[in-house]
This record gives sequence, C-alpha cells and structure tokens, in this order.
Amino acid sequence: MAAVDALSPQSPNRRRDEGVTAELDSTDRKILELLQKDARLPNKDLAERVGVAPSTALERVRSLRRRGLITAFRAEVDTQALGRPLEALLAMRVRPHTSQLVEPLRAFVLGLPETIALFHVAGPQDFLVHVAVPDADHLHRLILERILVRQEIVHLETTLIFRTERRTVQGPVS
Amino acid sequence: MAAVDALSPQSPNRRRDEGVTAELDSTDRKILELLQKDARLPNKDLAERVGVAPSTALERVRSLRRRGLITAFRAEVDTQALGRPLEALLAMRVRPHTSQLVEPLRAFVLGLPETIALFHVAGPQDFLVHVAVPDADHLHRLILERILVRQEIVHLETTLIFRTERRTVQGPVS
DNA sequence: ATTGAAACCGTCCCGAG
DNA sequence: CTCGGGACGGTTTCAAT
Repeated sequence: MAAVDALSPQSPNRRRDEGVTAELDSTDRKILELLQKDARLPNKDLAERVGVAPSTALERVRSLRRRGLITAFRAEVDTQALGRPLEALLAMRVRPHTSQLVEPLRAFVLGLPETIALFHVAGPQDFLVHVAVPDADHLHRLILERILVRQEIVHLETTLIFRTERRTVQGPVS
Repeated sequence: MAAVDALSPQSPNRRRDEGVTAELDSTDRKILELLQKDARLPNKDLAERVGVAPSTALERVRSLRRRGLITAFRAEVDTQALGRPLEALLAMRVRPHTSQLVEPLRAFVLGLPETIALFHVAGPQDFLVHVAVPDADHLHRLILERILVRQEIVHLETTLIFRTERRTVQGPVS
C-alpha cells in the first residue's frame, strides 16, 4: 500500500465559517469525483483509488454525507428509454407573485408526472419547468389543458431541448 | 471501472419499433422509483420492498441497466456546501450557427468548472448553460472575461436561480 | 484522524422449478 | 422468469496508534 500523500496542512487561520461548508482536502475531492461518476463504486475500490484504507474511505464518505456535501445517491434513468424522448423548458410568469399563489403552483408543477425539475428564477419569468413527454402532441395538451388553465399563469414560453449534457461538479472554483 | 456493460443479446424479440422502450411491469417501476431515491439501497432490501427474491431483484436491476433505463448511479453533491451557492442560467445565441462553431463552444462550456449542465435548445437562444458560482462577482467575471470574449456568442442573457427542485422520474406518462 | 484484522452480512453464481 | 442455497467477498466495527 502506498504511503499517504502529503496532505495539505490546515491553514493556520481559519476563514469565516461559511455555514456547513468545510474545507476539502484532495482525498475528499477525489472521493466526490469518483462517487459522482459511480455511486456504487465498492468502498474497497474507492479506498484503493484515493490511496487510503477501506475503513478510512468509509469514514470519509460518511463525513461527506454528514456535512451535507453528498446529499444523495441516486440512480439516473433515461427518459428517452422510458418512452418520453421529448424534453422542453416551460418559462412561466405568475401574477400576482405572492406566496399564496406561488406555493400551490409549485406543488402542482412538482406533482405533474411530466416534470423533471423546477427552477425558481429571477427576471421577467418566475418559474422554469423542465419536462419530458412522449411527443409534441402530449406537450401541447399538457400546456393547454393542464397548465394554462390556471389563471395565475399570465405568460408561458416553451423552449424545446435538443440535448442535455451534465458535468460532474468539481470542488470550489478558483 | 464501472463503464457500460458488455453487449448482451436481445433476449426477447418483441416488437421492433418500440425503440429502446421496453415494457415495464409494476416491479420494474417500483425498482426505478426506489433506486432513484437511494441508489445504494441494498439488493436484499430492494427485493423485500418490491416483493421478489434477492436474486430476482438483482436480475431485474441488471436488465434495467442493459436496456438503458438506468444509465448511471451517481452521488449528488450540494453546490452550496461546496462553496458555490449562487446558480444561474446563461442563455446564449451563437452566430453563425454552424457545427464548426457550435462544437468547440460546447466543448469549452462543458470544460468550465462552473458549468453544471448544458442545454442545447431551439428558439432564439441556442445554448442554455446552468452554472454554479461562489458569488455574484465571480459570475460577473466569468461572463465578461471568459464567455463574452468569444466572438461567436452574439447575445447572452443571465437568469439567476433562486431554487432548484428535482423530481424522481416516473414511468411513461399516460 | 487513520489503520489492520476479524466478524458480519449482502452479493452473486448456480441448479432447479 | 423466478427462486432458494451456499461460497465468496466486501463492508463495518473496534481497539490501537
């Protein structure tokens, strides 16, 4: 087994505590990188690839979860293989923009089986809804018959998505 | 390395035009649901919760991977805990919209450490880039000093994200 | 905080229904 | 396709450093 790399020494002066944000050494960063690529990577392999003992790797992962850096382990499903090859973004404006109207709408949108994600945004649009549907006709009916019937939505713009690409998240950017 | 599994023969010669869409029975759907919530759910527990034997559950999951319904198991990291609490969507128009310009730009955007996701969209905007940054100043500099210096980007609109919410993907929508 | 070793337990292959 | 048994191997705990 290889000797442990030179760990970055803890800075003598700790910065202001940024909430749950903790300092990540290079081992933590490698673990995050690897588990983002494969959440089911056996702990033994993980340990080997980051250069620590299995028990240490186990504790590191637990610590990352406790500190909130890892929020979940999830299986990624392909909406195309699921029979919903068409994706779109629905940008909607809600008026009046009060929480009494926004909150029920948020719950409604998240309750739609077509919804993949919901962005609460600033700007002329208030909501951005990411949906996946079987075809254009389904999208059309979804918008007209289930979304636009809600009177609090005063404007809606549909943007078709050709492709979605995701990146693994790196550590704090420079 | 847990890359894509080896090719496997298509066991049942069912309908040919259903694309990769396979028929999902209720067991498959339950498995997808549970593994989206927790990719590390032990196979034994998974089997118990869907009501089959562990060996059966194992084969179901493998089949779901082979058929492309499950594309990956990933750890989800919290960008806020990572020190990048500010998210934004950058909508950019690229002109001329040729693949000779688009492809390098796509590679560039995906290479940025700030990038979380990239949407290739239809409409007046061509790209939608989801980024996470430490603060507004970082975002400002990212846009001015690294993105807008590229001459093929003729327009850019920034939308701040207050909150992102994701849903687990259900089976084929009715 | 990290480690090695041991006990535990889930995974996974296989033969059968 | 499903199931149970059993060998294998990984996970997890713990005392020590």
